[in-house]
Amino acid sequence: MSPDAAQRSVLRAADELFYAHGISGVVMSDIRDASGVSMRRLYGMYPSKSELVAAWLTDRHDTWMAWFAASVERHVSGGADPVLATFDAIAEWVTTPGYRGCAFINSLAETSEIDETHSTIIAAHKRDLVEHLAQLAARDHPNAPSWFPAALAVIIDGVIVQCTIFASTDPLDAARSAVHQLLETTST
Amino acid sequence: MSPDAAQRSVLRAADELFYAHGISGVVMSDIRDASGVSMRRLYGMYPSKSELVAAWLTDRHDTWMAWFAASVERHVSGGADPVLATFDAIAEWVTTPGYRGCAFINSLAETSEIDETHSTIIAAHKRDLVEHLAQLAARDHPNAPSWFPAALAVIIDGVIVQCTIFASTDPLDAARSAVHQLLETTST
DNA sequence: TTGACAAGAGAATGATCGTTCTCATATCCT
DNA sequence: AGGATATGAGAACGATCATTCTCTTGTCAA
Repeated sequence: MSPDAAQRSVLRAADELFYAHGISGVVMSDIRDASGVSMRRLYGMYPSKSELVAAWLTDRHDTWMAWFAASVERHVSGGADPVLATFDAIAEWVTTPGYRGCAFINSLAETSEIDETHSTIIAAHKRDLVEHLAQLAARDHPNAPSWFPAALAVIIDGVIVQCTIFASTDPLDAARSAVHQLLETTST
Repeated sequence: MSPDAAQRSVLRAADELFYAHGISGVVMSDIRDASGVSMRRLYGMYPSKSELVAAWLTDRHDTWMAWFAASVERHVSGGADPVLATFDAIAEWVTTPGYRGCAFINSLAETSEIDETHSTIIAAHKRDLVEHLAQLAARDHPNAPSWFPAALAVIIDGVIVQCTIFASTDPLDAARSAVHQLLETTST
């Protein structure tokens, strides 16, 4: 297996396993078994589980943001408002089989597995999301209040969490109504 | 030590340790050391760590809801709107030293430590919170839309999560502005 | 006092885990 | 070809953990 293929295989295995079972629910030999990369090579690539977790979070940030941006654009090009399209994207996600909430929020909750490096990646992910939401809002709602993107980010994280807890999209629908109302009463 | 005192001591230790370090970050002998209750008695009270976790979650639900209701009432009696007072209560909480987000959201993220019994307690906690928010909203905003309490619960959970991630109350302030705006444009 | 049982201290047990090591097998440079 | 190096398979190591067991010390009813 080429170094690149091994790298990819490990990150794919890490994503599937860490997301599904949590960090402390996955042992290094699970990663070996799922990726087909031997212990020796695994530890050659990442000198510790903690560094593998950091690489996973970084990779997941890129992947998730790209998916989210693309999904939103798809709904926008179908005629949706850019802000409300974020709810269409999240709706797709939370109804995906195997959905288990936000990997970053979940990881941060596993205190004993997380160090400052990880928290930094997690905070950067959420900062990038707020940034992206601000750009979406600016497109069609230039007069929205300055607090709007941060509030939208709060609402989206709340939706992600509550759809997990209740195993339902009801929280998403309520949140969408609220944001619809905010848009109607604040912007252009 | 009386049975009652032992019970209380164990639950207090469980709350401090599980909340601060997560479930898998606490070992049974930590509970023994913090509570002063011997292994033997501990396992006499709770036949497994999992059942101790369930007892902790149940106890925390009671404690937290009582604290939240009291804090909201205190702000209401100081003249605040019952709905906006929920943000004052949450603001108190997130600025408490040792704040680490919502114990229920955090626990659910520790997949490998959680079984269906625990998830049921967690979902019931959030359901009770929505219920309580609905009663608060009904008091001063009888004409609020039916989605309002669920949306408020989503926003509050988003605030709880993001204030943890960003170690800041900025998300709370943005969310408060959003809810203020919603109240102004939907109710009486 | 005595005997029966509750409780404490903490060692033992068996499992799991992160990490490293051994030995055998390619692979590559010359 | 031949020797250095990389890699795989998987056992070994040392730590940690949930849970149980032993041995000892109250404690209380008669």
